[in-house]
Amino acid sequence: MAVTAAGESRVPGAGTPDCREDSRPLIRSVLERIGDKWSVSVVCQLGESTYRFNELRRLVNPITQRMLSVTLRALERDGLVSRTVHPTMPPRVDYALTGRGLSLLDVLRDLAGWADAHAEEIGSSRAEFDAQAQ
Amino acid sequence: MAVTAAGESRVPGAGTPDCREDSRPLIRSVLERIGDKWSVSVVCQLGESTYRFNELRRLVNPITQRMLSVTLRALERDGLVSRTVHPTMPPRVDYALTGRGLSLLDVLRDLAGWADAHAEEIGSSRAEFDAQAQ
DNA sequence: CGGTATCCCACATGATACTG
DNA sequence: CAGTATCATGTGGGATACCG
Repeated sequence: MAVTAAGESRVPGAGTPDCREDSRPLIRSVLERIGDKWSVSVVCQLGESTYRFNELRRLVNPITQRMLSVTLRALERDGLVSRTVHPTMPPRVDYALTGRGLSLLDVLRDLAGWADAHAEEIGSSRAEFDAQAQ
Repeated sequence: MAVTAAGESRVPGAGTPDCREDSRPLIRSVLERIGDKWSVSVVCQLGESTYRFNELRRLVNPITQRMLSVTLRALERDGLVSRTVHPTMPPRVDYALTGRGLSLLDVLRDLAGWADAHAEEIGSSRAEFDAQAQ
């Protein structure tokens, strides 16, 4: 659904976000969430399936217990990931993407698309720049 | 143009980036470029027009001379921004987005779109989460 | 199993001063 | 004007140990 929530808080006449002063804080706020070292990997992994804490820990690169905990909590706080505790013994905790988390996955796919399309030329630019500067 | 450069380096059958293990480093590499404190603001501002160094400095929030210099150099290294020196006295240096920089602007607009669509509900989620945890 | 608490360091950014 | 050099600092994240 493409329903715009709370449209009245926007500038009248503003349709698509335009990257002018108005949108920059918004963009920054996304990047402050997913721009850290582990959020992307965790969200992408949860895009595959629901996982328990230590399953995730094994699947996501060499993430430390602490950073997985911190990252999951931040994502849960923003409603991107749900945390379900099964009060069994031993405890079982399942993490999954919410609908909002799934919508973020689409954005990440766009980022991946841009990166994929430009990775090689960016590599060339860097090599040339570094050679120039020596 | 949607031409895929160097398609042979990709996994056969891989069409759209999928956020599985393959794409995560790519996404991370974009975020390492634009996930810093100032790149988004600088790129967005250059989306408006070409600017001289001190024009940019005045237009981009309270960025320091040093960070503008560092940010511009990183963007130039990746071929996202062009730097043109006019050997006059006093010197004049113009910064502009390249075509590649403009294509990045599209991605940023998508990010802004997602953020705009979810900012309010994310705010609610955070408030609820923080209240719960106290 | 699923975490939290502590300590520590590298690095990103800021402040300030200086230069061609 | 358009930077660079130097120093100071806050914080993200790793290592390690402990807990219910």
